[in-house]
Order: sequence, then structure tokens, then C-alpha cells
Amino acid sequence: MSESARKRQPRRPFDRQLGVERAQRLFHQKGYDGVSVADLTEALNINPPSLYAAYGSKLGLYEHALRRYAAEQSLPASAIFDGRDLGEAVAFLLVSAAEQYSRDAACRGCLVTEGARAADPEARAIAGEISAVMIGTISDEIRQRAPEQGEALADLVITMVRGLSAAAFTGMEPARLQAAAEKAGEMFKATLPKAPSS
Amino acid sequence: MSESARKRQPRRPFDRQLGVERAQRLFHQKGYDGVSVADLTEALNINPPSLYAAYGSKLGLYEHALRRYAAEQSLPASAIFDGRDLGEAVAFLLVSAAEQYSRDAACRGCLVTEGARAADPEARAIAGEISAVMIGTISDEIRQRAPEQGEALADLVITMVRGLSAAAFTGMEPARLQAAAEKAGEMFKATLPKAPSS
DNA sequence: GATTTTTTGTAGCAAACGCTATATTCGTGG
DNA sequence: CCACGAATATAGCGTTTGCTACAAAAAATC
Repeated sequence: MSESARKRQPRRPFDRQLGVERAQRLFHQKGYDGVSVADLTEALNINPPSLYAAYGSKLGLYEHALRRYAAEQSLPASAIFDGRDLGEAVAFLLVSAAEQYSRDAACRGCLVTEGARAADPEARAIAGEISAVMIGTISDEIRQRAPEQGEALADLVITMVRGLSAAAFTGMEPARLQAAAEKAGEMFKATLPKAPSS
Repeated sequence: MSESARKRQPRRPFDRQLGVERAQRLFHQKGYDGVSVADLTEALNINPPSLYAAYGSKLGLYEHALRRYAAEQSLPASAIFDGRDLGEAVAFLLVSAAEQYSRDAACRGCLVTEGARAADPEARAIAGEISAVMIGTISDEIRQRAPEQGEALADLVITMVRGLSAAAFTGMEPARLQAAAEKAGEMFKATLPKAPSS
């Protein structure tokens, strides 16, 4: 009893974590609307009932994939901004985004950002929610360091990041995306005051 | 015979042009994947056979809507760049884009740019094609005036425009979008050489 | 007014969608 | 070795998708 009481694993279940990983890749490649339950069950090598038992629904699996992406792949805003000039930090952020969004040719752009424009309202809502958190983190970091025109500056940086994601998604070559991000970074460094409050 | 030979209009057909206009609005609001043929026939107040007789398919109607949008709503690149400093032209372009993309709260962002990421491959291909033309126009205008780092600069501007469309699409308030575009414009004006070749 | 021509409305096609009821298989505990 | 319980596979649910065959109806020509 003592041993069996901990956890029972009556039968080897399929690897749910690996399933989320594969689903994430599929959603990233084809978008929420472009992936069918049949696609998912084939990619995870399972049957529909297993998918629904494990994740509740296609939407549930999508949310798992989004959260996994946000936890593992989102830009580490605090690490990027910490100990850096505001201009340098923004430049580094943009270059990092460009690099990440074009790293894998099959999974272009930001899964969350691009997911926020799915045709399905529920999928769009979840992606938008997570996107708002990620954006808020970056925005806070910028506004904190530039109290003056912080909001407009933060909105500008975020808009640029969104543009990088969109450009990567539609297939701009990585080298050109990088160059554009670097050029933007240079402009920020040249324009922003060198040493603000912090 | 002389009079009747020109064009026959045997019966008052439904207004195809008005149909494209309404379809354009619908596609702009919900995206290609989010609009069904049933939605379209209801909005145009017709039945499926009429739609297919007039436009061939849902995709055909979508293409008509995209081309109409490109012809009427695309940013007039040559007019914007003509007789203006490169920095001023870019700034004006960005502000114009921000204004247009957030003008109608129900139809956010650029129809073509946002359409280029539909889940349907054929719809994406058509939107991408038209998008490439619009982008090419802007890109040429910039590269022509800044032979040195023209490509990177053009890619940067285009990426920013894409970001404006994406930000508008996901609901950034018009005032903030405008402010971000203006701030970007200021940076361009401050960084770019005042009077290039032309 | 009859005929021709063209569009429309009714009804429904096959396929794909997300999802689930049922039965079976498999590992475990007694 | 048997019964139990969990997770699976088979098969198919109802709905929606984009699209079309058919026939009735309306304008123009003769």
C-alpha cells in the first residue's frame, strides 16, 4: 500500500509533454486555423480520444503550446535591459528578436504574436492575453527607464518587434531581417540620451 | 443591330461592384479564413450560385477585394516621396500608414499585409503577391534616394510599416499608434542625412 | 407575344471540421 | 490467475465547409 499509494500508472500513457512540443511546432508552422485535429493526432501518433483526454480540446492543446513557447522562447526582457544603456538595450532587444524569429526557417516569427490574429475568436483571445503579458514586460522595462516619453517609446519598440515578427513570418531572409534590426538599433542608440536616470 | 451590338444587359444583375465593396469590408474585419461563403452571400444579399457566377469562387471574390483595396487604399508612395527630403518622406509615410490603419475601428491594419498570413495557402499566395508589389514600390523609392545603405533602410521602413499594421490590427489605440509612428519619424529625420542626391 | 438568353432561388452535394460513445486492450493489484 | 481500472483504437456523431445541378423567373430580341 505504501508503495502503490504514491501514483498509479496503470498503463504507459503517451508522452504528453512531447505531444505539446510537437503540437507547438505544428501550430507555429501552419497557425491555429491551418492545423486540424487530424493533423495533430497524426503528428502525435495518437487517436482523437487520447488528445481530448489529455488536453481537453484542440484549443486546450493550443494553449499548452503557447504557454510552453512563452516560458521557453520569449525574449528575456529583464536580462536584456539589465545593466545596459536604454539605447543599447533596445538595440540588443531588436537584434535578439530578429535572430530568434528567423532562426528556424520552418517556424518563422513569434508564435504568440502571430497567433493573436487567428480567425478563431477563442484562440485569438488566448494568444492576445499571453501577448499582452509579454508586451507588458518589455513596455514596463522601457517606461521605467524613460519616464518622459516612455509610453510612445515603448509603443514604438513594440511595434518594431511586431514588424520583425511579421516580416520574418512572411519570409524575409534572415540576413536582411538582421540588417534591418541592426539599423533600427543604431537609430535608437543615436537618438536616445546616452545615460538616463538609471 | 448597331445599337444592340455594343453590350447586352439582359437583366438587371446584382451590383457586382457593390458586392466586392461589401466583401472587402467583411474580409477586412474577419480575415479570409474567418469569412464563410454563407457569410458572404448573406452580406451581399444573394445566393451562392450568383456569387460563383460573378466571381468564380470565394477565392476569386477575395482577389477582387484585395485588388480593389490596393487600387484605392494603398499608400501613394510616389506622391509621398516626391519633392520631400528622404527623412521627411519616411516620417510622412509612417504617419500616413498609422492614420490609415487605424482610421476605421472595424477594419484595422492593412487588408493586404494581414491577408498575407491567412491559413489558406492560395489566399496567402495572392495577398503575398499584391503585398510584394506594394512593398516593392516603397522599397524602390527609398533605395533610389539612398544608394548606400538603401536595402537595409528600405527593409527597416517596411518592417516598421508592417509593425504598424500588426499593432493596429491587434487593437492598439489610434492615438498611441500615431504617437509611435511620429516618434519613429523623428528618429528617421534625425538620423538620415538631410539632403541626399536628389 | 413567343423565343432566347441569362440570372436567380431551391435544394443539396461530397468532404472536412471538431469531437465523442462504445468497446477493446493492456498493465496492475489481489 | 483473475478481476479491476486506466488509456487506447474503432467508428461515427452532428455540423459546417466550399460549391453546384436543376428548374423557375425575368429582361431583351425577333
